Amino acid sequence: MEIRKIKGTKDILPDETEIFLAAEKVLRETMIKYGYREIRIPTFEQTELFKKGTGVSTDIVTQQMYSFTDRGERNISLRPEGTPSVVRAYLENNLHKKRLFQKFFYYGRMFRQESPQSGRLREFNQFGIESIGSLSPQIDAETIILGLEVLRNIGLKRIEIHLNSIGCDKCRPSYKKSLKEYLKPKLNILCNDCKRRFNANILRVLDCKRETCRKELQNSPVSIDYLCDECKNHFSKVKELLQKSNVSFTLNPYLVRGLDYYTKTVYEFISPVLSAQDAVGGGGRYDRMIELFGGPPIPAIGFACGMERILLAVEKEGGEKRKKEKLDCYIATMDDKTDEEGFLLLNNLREKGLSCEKDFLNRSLKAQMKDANRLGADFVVIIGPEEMEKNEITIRMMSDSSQKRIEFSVDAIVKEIR
RNA sequence: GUGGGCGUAGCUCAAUCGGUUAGAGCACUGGACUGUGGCUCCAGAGGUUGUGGGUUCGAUUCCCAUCGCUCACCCCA
Repeated sequence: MEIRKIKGTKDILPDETEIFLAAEKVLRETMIKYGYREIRIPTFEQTELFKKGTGVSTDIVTQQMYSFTDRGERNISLRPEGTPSVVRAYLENNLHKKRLFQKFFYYGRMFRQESPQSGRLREFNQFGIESIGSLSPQIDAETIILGLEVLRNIGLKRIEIHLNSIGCDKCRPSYKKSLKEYLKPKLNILCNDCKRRFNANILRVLDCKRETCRKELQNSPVSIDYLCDECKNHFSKVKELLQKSNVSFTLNPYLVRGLDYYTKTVYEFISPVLSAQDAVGGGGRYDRMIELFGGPPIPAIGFACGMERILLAVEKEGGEKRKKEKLDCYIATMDDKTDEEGFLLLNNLREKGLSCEKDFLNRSLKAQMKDANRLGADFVVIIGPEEMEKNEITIRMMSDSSQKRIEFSVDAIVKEIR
């Protein structure tokens, strides 16, 4: 086999597909329960959308997008995340003129050209929500509570919530300024990456994982001390609502998300059982994006979760194995003539709604029985020459090995199985 | 892009200091049971040891290159 899958992509084989399907069903049900409605957005968009939405200073846009020029000389990118598309669709379809407040969720594949490692692929599945139109701290709390419930419903037991507020356009500049002043004299102690971040996006220095850098950050100014009154009140209300809703969280002043558009509340859902890539989901407010896209000043908040990471964490927690699909009936045959009868019966039983299978390799009866067992068949219908002569079949109940001869008719067989 | 680890049967893994025919479990096929699954026993099939080169009397083992996978940094879901 010389053609192999592309690095960072994954074949999801039937056993695993069933796990995905189960999780997808659960997450849709949960979203709908909270009043979110599914939106399906294109897999690729104009590159410009992500430059503007996700942000030109992010790693995603500068180095991770699958971008190409199509035959019409248009610059196109496979979506690296969902939020800019949802906002685009929201404005392009004039949804903001229909209702003041709307809630969406999406589910689908995202693409980012990064080095793959545990919990990180180049093509991966994300689901996310976007709650557009309300500045209420209740919505911040709702999204966090919803995220927590979705993750739990999918089967995650241990989830930690990290919470922070990074302020708004009014208060963040003064915070950045004092952080800069604090770090400037320490610049030569910091790692090379942090030196780069110091100029590119100083907030990112905060979540450097190097011991030496962390040490220097111990007494650094934190964003919550610099919040303006509006942001401060908003954040305390969010915290209060979560506490009153019995949602425990950790305040993490070093939580700075890598996307440009966040304002006020930011958070991450973290699984303690995962290794380096331990955030199964993350999100926050992006109150300026809709205006940035040419719409009215409408606030919004949302999060995104990575399916593969969640399922990895569920597995590591020792989550329950899904039980395999049952087969109602397996048809075993003996020679050419009975085999053809078997094929016709197969179709007739399926028409009656039964899941049904037979052998297509002319295998021995013994092999067919083994196959039936492997497939988890409840019943085996055996058609042999002896049965054919009397216009009968043998029906065997696999659970207790009992079997009997009955009339060879679809109705009689269906009656036995039901 | 940088660094570490690993490539042996379908899968999970052995193989002593470099030693002659590369093994085991599971899975698979057949038989014991000639028209009957699971349990047991017996037998069988299955390998370019990732690929190419080098060292050596001899390489799965050592060296080089290359491809692939994986983990970590960066960043994110």
